[in-house]
Amino acid sequence: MKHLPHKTIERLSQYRRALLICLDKGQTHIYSHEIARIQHITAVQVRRDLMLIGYTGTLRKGYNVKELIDLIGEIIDSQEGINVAIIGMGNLGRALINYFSGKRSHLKIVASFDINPDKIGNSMSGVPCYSSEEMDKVIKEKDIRIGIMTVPAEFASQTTDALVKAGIKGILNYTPKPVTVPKEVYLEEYDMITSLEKVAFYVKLNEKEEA
Amino acid sequence: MKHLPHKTIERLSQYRRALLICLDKGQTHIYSHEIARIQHITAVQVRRDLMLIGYTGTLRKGYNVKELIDLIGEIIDSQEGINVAIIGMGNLGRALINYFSGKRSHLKIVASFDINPDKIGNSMSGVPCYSSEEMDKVIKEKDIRIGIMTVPAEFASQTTDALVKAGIKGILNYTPKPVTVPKEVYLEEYDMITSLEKVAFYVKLNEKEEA
DNA sequence: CTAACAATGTTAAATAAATAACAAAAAACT
DNA sequence: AGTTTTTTGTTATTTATTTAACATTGTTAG
Ligand SMILES: NC(=O)c1ccc[n+]([C@@H]2O[C@H](COP(=O)([O-])OP(=O)(O)OC[C@H]3O[C@@H](n4cnc5c(N)ncnc54)[C@H](O)[C@@H]3O)[C@@H](O)[C@H]2O)c1
Ligand SMILES: NC(=O)c1ccc[n+]([C@@H]2O[C@H](COP(=O)([O-])OP(=O)(O)OC[C@H]3O[C@@H](n4cnc5c(N)ncnc54)[C@H](O)[C@@H]3O)[C@@H](O)[C@H]2O)c1
Repeated sequence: MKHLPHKTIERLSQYRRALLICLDKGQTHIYSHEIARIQHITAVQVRRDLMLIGYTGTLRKGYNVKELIDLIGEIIDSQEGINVAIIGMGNLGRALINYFSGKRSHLKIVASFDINPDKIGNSMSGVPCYSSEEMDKVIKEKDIRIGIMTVPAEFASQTTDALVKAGIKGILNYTPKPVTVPKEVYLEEYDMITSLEKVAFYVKLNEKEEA
Repeated sequence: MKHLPHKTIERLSQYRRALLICLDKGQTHIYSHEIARIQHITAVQVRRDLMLIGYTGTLRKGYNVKELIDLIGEIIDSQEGINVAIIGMGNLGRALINYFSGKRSHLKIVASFDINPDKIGNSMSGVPCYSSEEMDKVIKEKDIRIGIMTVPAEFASQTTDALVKAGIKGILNYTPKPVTVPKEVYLEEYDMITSLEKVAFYVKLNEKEEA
């Protein structure tokens, strides 16, 4: 398989999420236009994405839900699963752990880290909280390859450095402070304010156009 | 000014965030390559974005931080400011309110909604929590134009419908359930699992390439 | 004073992504 | 049996976005 577009990767993850719901409902097959409607995109886009990953459906029956879920899994997940840690057990860290805990996934949150003694030693949704000082050791011992950063912004850089030093392979940065990583580490950053301001811009634009 | 690309809007928001930090540090001017380094992009991209919004810097001195912040504000914000509400005061809703409260912004979170009687009537970071039943009334009274949805996924659709009915103009959906809105309402959806699975995919890809 | 430099601003080219167009084939209808 | 319909799969086209090329112009150094 050749290079998959970034956008296709994101959509595959979303398709799978929708497909899992269909599977739960007992649906065995699904048409491209049904997937498309759920995701607010076109059926052509769905078929093109599936073509790119080499999955072929049945004419007039659509795609086999179970098979497609498994294939997306083969592409996105690694067989053995990937271990994940959350750094910073504040409001956001707790929200994420809580959200993730219900999900069946090859990605497992296996540890969290904090500097607050009140949090260290406790567990939340089965995820133990360690002291940040143990980060290097725990990351190596538990073979943690992805870190989700939810520390205060002023600690973002030093936490990043510590994660990189411990051998982490990917970082998902939720602090509003952009950080820098060596090129062998994959970095994804997200900030709510960007999303919210984008919504505000288009709301304003819509209002103008109506006027 | 003609149509700004979606990606440019996102970057403008990010530039401003970085510029506000520079302003606090007392920095009066900044070069395109400095902005670029902070955001992990190229200086050309920065200059191109600024060209699109018609801002012109000073040769060899760079861009005036204050002026640029103000100009981005004129483009992204509306003069009067836009009122925002959060629906669902759980872990995530609290994290977002808390995060947002410190920020100076033309976007103001002025209300939150919940169905849990324990939460209704309380305030958090100065944001009062109302009963969901009052949503229609409060949204109209307070001229709330954007809603951030952090309710459990199973309530996503009905909450969306209620927001639309109340006349909301934009929705930021943090539930993992994709929702549908009429075309005059701007919708942005975000799910952490998509980001995390994307990170996982590229981590796996990097590992393969190294091997 | 002039040449080299370091920055911006703009146009052009390349790349990435989405959309459209259409071919193929199984199923359903007549 | 043949025709229409419906849905997939693929190639071609268009649109969006990024990157590159280069022209411009104050500033500094010789
Ligand atoms: N991306 C978004 O949409 C978004 C939304 C909300 C908050 N945030 C950001 O996420 C971060 C966390 O937000 P929050 O509301 O959870 O804050 P919080 O203050 O509730 O939590 C921060 C936690 O990090 C811990 N901590 C501090 N320094 C640490 C260190 N060096 N190592 C490990 N842990 C450390 C603290 O003890 C605390 O438990 C902030 O940077 C905030 O700006 C981002
Ligand atoms: N996008 C992401 O990255 C992300 C991360 C974490 C959680 N989530 C999602 O965000 C949502 C909230 O997560 P959480 O951890 O805060 O959950 P939570 O259970 O802590 O909070 C949900 C809140 O919504 C309230 N609520 C329930 N029904 C309501 C209704 N009809 N109207 C108004 N309020 C209502 C509940 O009383 C509760 O306070 C969930 O859908 C979760 O899956 C998304």
